[in-house]
Amino acid sequence: MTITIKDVAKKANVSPSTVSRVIANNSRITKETKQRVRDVMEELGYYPNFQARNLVSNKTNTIGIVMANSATLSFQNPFFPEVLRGISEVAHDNQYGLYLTTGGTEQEVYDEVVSMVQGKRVDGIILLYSRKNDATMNYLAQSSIPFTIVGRPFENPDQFTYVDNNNVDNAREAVSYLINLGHKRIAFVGGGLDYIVSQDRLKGYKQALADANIPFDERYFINEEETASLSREATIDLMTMTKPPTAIVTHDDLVAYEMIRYLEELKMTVPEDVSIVSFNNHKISEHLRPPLTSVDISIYNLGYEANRLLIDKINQPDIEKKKIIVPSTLIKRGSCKRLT
Amino acid sequence: MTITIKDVAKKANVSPSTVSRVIANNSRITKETKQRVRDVMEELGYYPNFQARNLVSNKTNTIGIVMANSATLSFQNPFFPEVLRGISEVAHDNQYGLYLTTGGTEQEVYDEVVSMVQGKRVDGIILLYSRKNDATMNYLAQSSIPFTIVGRPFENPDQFTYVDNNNVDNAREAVSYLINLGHKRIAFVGGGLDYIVSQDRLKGYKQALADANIPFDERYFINEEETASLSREATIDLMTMTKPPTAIVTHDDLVAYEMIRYLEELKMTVPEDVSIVSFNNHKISEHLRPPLTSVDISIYNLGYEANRLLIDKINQPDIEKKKIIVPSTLIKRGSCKRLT
DNA sequence: CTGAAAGCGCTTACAG
DNA sequence: CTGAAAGCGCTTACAG
Repeated sequence: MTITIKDVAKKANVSPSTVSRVIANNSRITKETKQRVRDVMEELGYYPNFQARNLVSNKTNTIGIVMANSATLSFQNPFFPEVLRGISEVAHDNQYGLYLTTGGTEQEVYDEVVSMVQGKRVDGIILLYSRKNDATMNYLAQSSIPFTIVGRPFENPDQFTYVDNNNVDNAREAVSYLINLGHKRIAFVGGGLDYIVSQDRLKGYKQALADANIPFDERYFINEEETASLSREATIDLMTMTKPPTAIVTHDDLVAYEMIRYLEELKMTVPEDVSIVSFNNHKISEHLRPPLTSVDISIYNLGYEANRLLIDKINQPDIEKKKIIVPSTLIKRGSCKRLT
Repeated sequence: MTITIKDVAKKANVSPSTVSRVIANNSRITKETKQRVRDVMEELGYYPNFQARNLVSNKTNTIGIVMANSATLSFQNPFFPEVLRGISEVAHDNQYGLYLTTGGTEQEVYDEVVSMVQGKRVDGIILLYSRKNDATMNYLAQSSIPFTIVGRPFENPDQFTYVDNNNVDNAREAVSYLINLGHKRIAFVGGGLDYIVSQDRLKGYKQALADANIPFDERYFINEEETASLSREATIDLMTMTKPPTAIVTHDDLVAYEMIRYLEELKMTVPEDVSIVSFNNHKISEHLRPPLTSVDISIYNLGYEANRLLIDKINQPDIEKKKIIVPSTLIKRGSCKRLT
């Protein structure tokens, strides 16, 4: 019932090998034969069976995409669709398909990755996060499958291929911007410190403070998890200190807006009472009130470059390790005020 | 180098058939043999090759997800990650993987779908949209692959398995709500009319008007495409009419906020000058200003149920066609005002 | 309870 | 330029 290469071969009076070569557009087949075989393929409605082809060629034309913990948080993280958009673009241009992990816990994701690698479901993997002591990443590192990381690896960065922003500089610039506006008490709301991106930004934050001879005060530092949701309590605790911050740096625009809401409960307005700088520059942030000052980290490009690097690596297994730093821009809008 | 079933068989002193049966946990194999084989599998680090297994069993344990036109718009549509989250949950519970289309145009998506179906890359498909005269849907309908649709099909709904909201009622309720607040000139900003969801909502809009004996005025109807972005011009044209609307219904929260911004340029405030009701109830909408009155259509559940139906269909090919209507709720917040 | 054999639908050296 | 044969790593009737 399914049309196979044999059916085509018989009808076109050639051998299955020849049909296979026509599919591969092998140059040793005459134009005439090719045409005849193609006509028959069309006529019978032949489509190659990928499973069979994959099995013998040991190739799948599929990229595996690994999220930190998919089912629960990653899908809610606005980073995800945009990075996927970049990945998808390159995948499509290169005739690759996309395969997603669905695991909800770290262990589940790990098991899925091992099984998709060993089970030959994918030709390469994009790890959408970088975290310290991550079992999945360690597994990939010691396997022979091509993979790229979105984010700087925790250790030995030159032994990995990855894309990243310069997160240290980004945070430093954002904080310096606030300092130049006259702010000295600047709170920092970062993602979980397991993630390298959070560590880097914290470092940049500290650098900017040091540059201006402002001592680091731990009480101004809030460490949020990956969810795009901030605890109301944390905000209130922060702002009801004896010396509350006059400015805040957050790790995502949506978190920033949520915070702005909590500030409102405390009768504080942005930017009049508190200034805010954020990261990710969501499409909608320019339209909202206040329009957010935000660091655009080119999420789309992170995905795009990650997949380009990956496909290069799949095509040329011996290519050297490489990193790409995607540029970021601090977009200044109306959520920051100069202190007088 | 790759460990196959044969290597395990040899080392465990059994035949490959037996190893295969152990993997399938066939009840005819003794406990002792199973244990011995499993020990060897563990020892050698054996993993089943999915391509080989899929080829013979004609099963992939993979669900194909088809977006309207992936690369460009769908990823920017906030609907996407949330519906994917629901799909992913069920996929994971049932040990299915997720395979995404990446095509940018209708034709590309169509070709991808045909190739993934004929090429046996997936066991079933979820169509994330319903559109009239859609070639992809027509192809699926005449193929024998199980598929479900998120959205009511254009024709012969009882010949399809799908999930949907009651979009007619949703729009009717939203509009009636505004009418009850005293609004008579109510604009309707819907998605492209190719999409059934847009048609249904337009119908509900008209019903609500008719219920209140308000004539339908075409000039209050704006037809936007799938992008989560509204043209500034359309808004301005609408609001500079001699008799501009006093209330607006939009098809997505982000579009609503963008509109609110354009209204501001015209010195109009929500809800003081214009009331707005929207759809989708984004997580952030309750935190923004104004907090949006929005119809929560349970996007997660749409994805969840779509995949449940699909997997049922895969497991029982002869199961009857089915539809599931996911309930919606109008969440009343601060973006609407009673007219006095 | 287990094994030998055939076969899933392809690709690719090896011959000619 | 094309074909016959072997093989990719599995599963599953068929025997025993």
